Amino acid sequence: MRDEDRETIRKLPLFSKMEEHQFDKLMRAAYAQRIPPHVDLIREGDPADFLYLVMEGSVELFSSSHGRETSMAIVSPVSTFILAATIKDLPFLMSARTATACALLLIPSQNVRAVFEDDPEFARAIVTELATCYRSVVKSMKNLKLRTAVERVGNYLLRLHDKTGRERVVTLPYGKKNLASILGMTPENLSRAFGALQAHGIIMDGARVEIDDRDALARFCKPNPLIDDPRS
Amino acid sequence: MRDEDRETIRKLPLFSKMEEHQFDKLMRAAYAQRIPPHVDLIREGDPADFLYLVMEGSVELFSSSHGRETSMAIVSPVSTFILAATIKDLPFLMSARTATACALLLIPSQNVRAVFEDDPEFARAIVTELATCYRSVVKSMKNLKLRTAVERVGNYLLRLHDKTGRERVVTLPYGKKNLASILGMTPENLSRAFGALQAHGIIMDGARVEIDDRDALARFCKPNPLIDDPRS
DNA sequence: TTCAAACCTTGATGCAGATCAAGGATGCGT
DNA sequence: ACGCATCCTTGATCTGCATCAAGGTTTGAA
Repeated sequence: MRDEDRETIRKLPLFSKMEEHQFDKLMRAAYAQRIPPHVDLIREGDPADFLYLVMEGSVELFSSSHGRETSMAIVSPVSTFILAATIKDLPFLMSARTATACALLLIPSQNVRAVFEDDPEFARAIVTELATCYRSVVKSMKNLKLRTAVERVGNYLLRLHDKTGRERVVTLPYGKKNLASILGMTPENLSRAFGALQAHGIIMDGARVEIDDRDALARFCKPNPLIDDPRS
Repeated sequence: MRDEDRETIRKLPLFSKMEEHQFDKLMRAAYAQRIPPHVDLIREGDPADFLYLVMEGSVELFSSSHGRETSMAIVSPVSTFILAATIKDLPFLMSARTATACALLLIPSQNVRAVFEDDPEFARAIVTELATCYRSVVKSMKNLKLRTAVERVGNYLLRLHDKTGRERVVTLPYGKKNLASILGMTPENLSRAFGALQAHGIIMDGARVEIDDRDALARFCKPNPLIDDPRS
C-alpha cells in the first residue's frame, strides 16, 4: 500500500483516534486491490472474511432471492461496507459488485475483531460508523416507501446539484442502467421519469442535465432533510 | 423501578458486561412508564432526548412525509429503539407509537452518551446492538423489495409458527389492521392474502390460523434465512 | 336486548411501475 | 467505412397493490 493511501485511511473517522500500533496491525494485514467495473466482490450468505473499504470508484450492494434481484445501496469513497457482518462474524446479507472501476482495501475480519476487542477508541469509532450506516439504510428505505419513482429521481438530481456546487449543468455519474438500479426502478422507467421531470425545471441531454429552475424541481419533488440530508 | 425489572435489564447483552457503578448511574437517571395502546411516543425530526427500552408490549416505528405514511418496523421485548439517534445526538428518523399496551424504560440520552465515553465494555455492547439493528433493517428491506404481499404474509406465519413451538394452531398477536401495517400493506390486501394462502396449507378462522400443511406453505412462500432468521 | 362503533371481508375500479417489444443512437473493433 | 453490440428511448400491455364502496361481523355500552 502506498504511504499516501495509508495517510488518507489514517485520517478517516473510523481510524483517526485508534492507537498507532493497532492501526499498524490492521494495515499490515490489509491489502489493496484495483478492480474493473461490474465485477462481483461478495455473495450474500458467504462468511464475512474481510472488511471492505472503498478508496475510489463505487460499489453497488444488492440482494437476490429466488430469481428476483434488487439494489440496496451504493457505496462511495471513502467508506466501508459490510462492517456489521464483520463485527458479528455472521454471513453477509447483501452481495456486492463494482459499479465503476474501484480501488479497494480489504482488511481481514479476524484482525478487525481483534483490534475491536483491544482498542476502546476503535470500538467507539465503529459505533459511530455503524450508527451512520444504520441511519442511511433507514433513509433509503423511507426514500423508497414514501416516494414515487419520479420523485426519487428528482431528489437524486437535487442532491447531485448540491454536491457539484449548484452548477447549472450536472453530469450523471453512472450509466442510466446503473442509476435506475440504484434508484430502485427499471431503466425504462428512469427514462420516463426524466421525461416527466422536464415539465418541472430540468432539461435533459444524454448524461448532461441542465437544472433550469431548481425551485420548480424542489416544489415538485419535495426534498426532506430526514431522507436526503447525508449529514443528519 | 422494581428490582425485578432492574435484574432483567442488567442481564440484557447491552448491559450485562458494563461496570456496576456505570449501570447504576444509567438506572438512577432512567424512569419506567406504562403506556396504553396507540399512543404516540416520539415524532421524527425531534431531538433524541431519551433511549427507549421496550420491556413489555410492542412499539411500531413509522415514518411520514408530505401526507404519506409507512410502517418501518415493530419493536418487541426486550430491546431498545432509536439507539443510533441517541449515540449520534441527531434527530430521530422515525416516529414511534405503542401498538399494544407497553411497559417502557426511558434513559436520558446524555447519560447514555456519558457512559458510552467512560465504559469500553458498554461501547462494545452498543456495537453489537447496533450491528443487530442494522442487519434487521436490511432484512426487512429485503423482505419488502424481494417479495410479494402474499409471500410476506406467508413467511410471517412461518416465523410465528416457529416462535410458538410449531403448534398446529397459531393466534395472531395483533389486530389485522396493525398486522397489515407491519407487513407493509393495506388491511384489505391482508385479508385477500390470507384468502390466497388457504390454497397453500392454512385454514383461517378470525385470529386463529391453523397450519394444516407447513410444507405446502413453505413451498409457496420460499422462506430464506438471510431474510427471516432473526439470529443470522 | 339493542344500538352504535369498530373491525373485517369482498368486489369494482384505478394507478404506478414492471415487462415485453421494437426502433434509434452511440460506441468500438476490424 | 463497416458491422456489431450495447445503451437508451418509446409505446403497448400486464400485474400487484391501493383505493373506493358496501355489506357483514364482532364488541361493548346503554
